Amino acid sequence: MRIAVDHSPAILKTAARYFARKPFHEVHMDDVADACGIAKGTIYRHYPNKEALFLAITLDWMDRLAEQLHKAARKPRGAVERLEAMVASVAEQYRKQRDFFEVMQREELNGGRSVHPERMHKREILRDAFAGVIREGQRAGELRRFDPTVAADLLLGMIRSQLRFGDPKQSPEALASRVLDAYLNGLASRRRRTSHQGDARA
Amino acid sequence: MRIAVDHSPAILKTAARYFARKPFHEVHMDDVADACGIAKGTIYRHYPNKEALFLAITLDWMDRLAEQLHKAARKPRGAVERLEAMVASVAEQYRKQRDFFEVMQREELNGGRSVHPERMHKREILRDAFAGVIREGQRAGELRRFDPTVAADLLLGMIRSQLRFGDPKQSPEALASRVLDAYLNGLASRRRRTSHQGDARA
Amino acid sequence: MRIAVDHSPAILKTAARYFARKPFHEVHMDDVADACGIAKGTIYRHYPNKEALFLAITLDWMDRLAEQLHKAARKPRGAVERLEAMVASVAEQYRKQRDFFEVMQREELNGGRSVHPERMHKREILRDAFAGVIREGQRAGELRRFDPTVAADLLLGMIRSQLRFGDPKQSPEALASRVLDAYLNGLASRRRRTSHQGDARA
Amino acid sequence: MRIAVDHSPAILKTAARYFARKPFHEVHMDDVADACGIAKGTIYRHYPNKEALFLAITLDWMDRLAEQLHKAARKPRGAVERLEAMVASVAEQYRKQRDFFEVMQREELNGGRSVHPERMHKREILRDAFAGVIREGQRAGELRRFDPTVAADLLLGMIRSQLRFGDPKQSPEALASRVLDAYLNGLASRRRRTSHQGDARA
DNA sequence: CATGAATGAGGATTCATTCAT
DNA sequence: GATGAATGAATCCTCATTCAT
Repeated sequence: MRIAVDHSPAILKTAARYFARKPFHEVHMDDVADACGIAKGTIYRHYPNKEALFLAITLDWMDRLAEQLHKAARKPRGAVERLEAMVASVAEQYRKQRDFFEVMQREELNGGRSVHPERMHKREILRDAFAGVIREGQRAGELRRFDPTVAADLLLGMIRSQLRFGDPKQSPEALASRVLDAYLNGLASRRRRTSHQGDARA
Repeated sequence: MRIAVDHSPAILKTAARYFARKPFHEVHMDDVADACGIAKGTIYRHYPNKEALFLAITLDWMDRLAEQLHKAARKPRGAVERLEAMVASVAEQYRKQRDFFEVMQREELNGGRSVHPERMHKREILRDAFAGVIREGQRAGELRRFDPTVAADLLLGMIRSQLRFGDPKQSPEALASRVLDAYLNGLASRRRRTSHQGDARA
Repeated sequence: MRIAVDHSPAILKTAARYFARKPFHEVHMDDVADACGIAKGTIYRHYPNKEALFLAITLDWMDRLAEQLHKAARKPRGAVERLEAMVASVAEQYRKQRDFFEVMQREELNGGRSVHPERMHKREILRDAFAGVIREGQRAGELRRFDPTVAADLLLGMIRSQLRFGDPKQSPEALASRVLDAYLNGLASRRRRTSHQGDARA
Repeated sequence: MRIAVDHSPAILKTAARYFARKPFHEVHMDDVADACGIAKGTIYRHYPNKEALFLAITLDWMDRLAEQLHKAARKPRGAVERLEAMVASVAEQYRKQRDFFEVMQREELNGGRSVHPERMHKREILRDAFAGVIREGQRAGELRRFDPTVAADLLLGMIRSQLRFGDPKQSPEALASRVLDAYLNGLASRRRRTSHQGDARA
């Protein structure tokens, strides 16, 4: 019996590199195997098929992101500081694991068909991490009343837009600062707050 | 004599339905042709290949969205009102042309590789439509100073997050109202505006 | 549109030649396609997969045999003559379509698992063709009382054993004559008929 | 010190169960190994490859059958009694070792290509066991003149047909009785013996 | 001797695209 | 222009076999 080397992480990383650069159907298992320096069959010992491999990249990334996020959410005191740390954490994770992020973004596999339940679940965990902090901020009076889940989704949407379309050279901290500025203070000028403010439901 | 019918719109619509529901590589030209009631070869008379068909769906939607958007941007007076009309317009377009929107979201084909130039260009047009109004709002003093392009991206990110993850039953107007509330007023409580405000660059 | 040539018979014939000479898993669709002078994909337009192709060979042969059999059963007057014609017919069909017979014999695909229903049904048709004539022979007093279905199975068993293990050079008629001699007259010597005779149930 | 266990019989038995239920190419060495509770490599220590394993099942069964057969052929006095004992023996063996029988029936591996020599030889041994008794019966006047080899083949054909298609609930003795009734006495009515009788050659 | 992780040749099947009618 | 039968390159996945431990 040969020594069991856990190839999973290497496979995941290599596959992420490929899936991040090409559409699903243009990524070949052969290529991934070659790039990993293992035989094709070995991939199949870890992931039953190409789709599962693709999915695993996503889920793996989400797991790691969730971990980072919880870590970031623990340190600072105020909700605002914690949100800022979390956003920076996401941005940093993105920089470090860009391939994984790209793959996760793609959502190629759940084209419209009701999203993969595990992915869905993990996304909810991420969102809830933000929503939890937002809720605390509201209790502490730092944040105004607004549905925390919606608020979390909005923040994630902002983050995503900056990761994808924002200046790729800005630091995670700068990105976090900029996003939170807009998120917290809004873009209306101070003297002209819209009448919307009252609409929000906690 | 057979009357020449322009199948293009029908093909686009049918194909959108398929691409919206399945990943690119699971959509078969046969299916689309059958669903269109035409022969496979006829599709190839309109689109040189599957990828072009996919892309055409995207571009078509973006064109129509841009048109809607400009219409929406024209009517109201103030920048805020115009933004609200534009967001509602996007949401409505999304409801009415959900398949197209789903396809456009996917970005399956430009997995990382330098995004298709025309798509890129059209997305910029959309963003610039928002950025233009934002810039005007800033000039008029309705909106505070903040890079308009970034601001537009952030707004698009918020819209996207609500379209994908928000309450699917809320009306376009409700969605617009809620998004703009957060976008304009921010989520910090009034008494506790963060120090970020000063960071923004116009 | 190209002219539709029905490739089915050619595919069946070629495939039979291959399946008759090699075990299922050693027959390659490529080989069959090449030998047919058509592309691999064309086979799949006619048969959804290799197993279906294999099965089709069997069913096709059984159909043709049943047809021959009914023809043979029609001409002669007496049951014995008809049986003889039928056996000769089977033997002749075997000679002419040996490949098909070999494939049918193999039963490779229904290894133990409850036999394919259509095959089962067709085999019953063949058996019943014999059983019907046997029953008539019993009514006419030519044949003694014995369960006709069992009697038919026994006759088919004899035929099979001769086709597989008998002298390959003997004519269909000789084979039929020899088999029927044993089948009708039995192998006991005349003076020593066993006590079994009484056991048979019509 | 590990006690060396001879896995051969267990492997053979387990493999037989699999090969009896699925076609050759659907039986996986993994399955057999797992079901045996041993590692795949261990099977290869006993049988050089899958084909050899398959063949071994066949040969093993034939050996055991031949042994039974010779035992059965020894006890009774008359040829007819001995034949009956032998047929019952085959039927019993079939009931007890159905898996092996099924495998042996299949002949999957010698699809047309000149049959495996050892198998061929063993089948001849079986046939000759019957042929020998038949020859004695002819000498003793119990059986009429008829090529003993052909006669043996015919009897085996009848047995096979009953094992495969006959009533699965009838006892080995009942099967033997029924088959031999037909085999010895023939199915023609007594008054109407066909002219075939004269055709047979010893 | 046993093990079972790793291998990778091998083959079934798919499906975008073509083109003769 | 429209058709859809035919194509065959392209790829996923399998699984018998090996061999380091």
